[in-house]
Amino acid sequence: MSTPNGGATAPDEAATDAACEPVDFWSAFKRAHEVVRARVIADTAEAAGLSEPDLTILANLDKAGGSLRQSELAASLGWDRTRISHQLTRMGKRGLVTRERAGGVTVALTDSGRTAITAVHPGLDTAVRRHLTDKLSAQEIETLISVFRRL
Amino acid sequence: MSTPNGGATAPDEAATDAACEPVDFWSAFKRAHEVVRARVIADTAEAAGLSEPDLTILANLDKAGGSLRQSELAASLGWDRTRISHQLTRMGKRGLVTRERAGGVTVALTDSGRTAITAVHPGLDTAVRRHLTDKLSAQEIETLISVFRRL
DNA sequence: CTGCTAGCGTTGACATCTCAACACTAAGAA
DNA sequence: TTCTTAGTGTTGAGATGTCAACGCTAGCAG
Repeated sequence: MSTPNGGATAPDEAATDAACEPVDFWSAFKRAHEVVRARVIADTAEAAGLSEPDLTILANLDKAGGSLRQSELAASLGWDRTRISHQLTRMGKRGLVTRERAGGVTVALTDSGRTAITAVHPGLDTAVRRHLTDKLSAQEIETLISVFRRL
Repeated sequence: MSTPNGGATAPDEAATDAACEPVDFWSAFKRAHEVVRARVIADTAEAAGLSEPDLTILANLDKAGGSLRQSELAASLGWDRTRISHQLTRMGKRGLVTRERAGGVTVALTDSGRTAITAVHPGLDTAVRRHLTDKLSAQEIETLISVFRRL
């Protein structure tokens, strides 16, 4: 073997092999993210007839009390101006949000939008627990938080 | 105004606070994935005039010796038939791959495609190290591998 | 008033991803 | 042979994301 794995004979089969190649570790990271994402979305947004970006925006508006400047919304999500504009246009056509000019542009939940996010919100927490945190030990969560913060 | 923020005004300071809410933990996961992804792609695919899906497909073909059945390629990536078909059509138009009917469809690297992936491959490993594994301790990597496998 | 600059948002073009519907091939049953 | 079924690919439409270019508004200098 070109990569020494320490003295152990072979206590942990494939795990160490996968760890040797950074690229494989990265692939595992991507895979894990994708799997959790698909399951959470299936249990929340899709179940309510919303897409993932719909849910993201509605949740942020709700957390902010129901309305935000478009630029603040974009900043809080780390989204591009163009991206938020297109997404809000689509959501406006479906009656989830309204936009009004007031210096900048203020985005607000409609009744329909508020109803949708209120219905989904508790399920979101449940879904994340079921598909992610319930499968991890407290110590693993601590480790991951530390890692995520560093990246 | 209508939303009580507890005592502190800072949104994300205390690790323990973020850990308490599964949804925040999930947000941190998504953010970490996105940050690493953007940096790795910027250092590899974009630097070579390729997109992320281009790179993914070229790397898999290269690892398999230069050609694969379209269905095997899709299976090894966990991609949809439709997705691989559209992507290969676009890549074919740019001269990166060819497709030939032989029972199923066999996808092969062109000279141009092989040149591209050969040029990028070493940089990919370096980029993943720089933006991910170099920032983690050996023990953290062990923990993450264990977690990723479980999900 | 005119012109400049900067911030903010929109638009159009294109790439990507997903879904539903269709086409082709191979294998087996009638 | 003919029909059926399963496996495999393609196509078109719609949703999403990114880039470049443009338009609008506000503030500020001339």
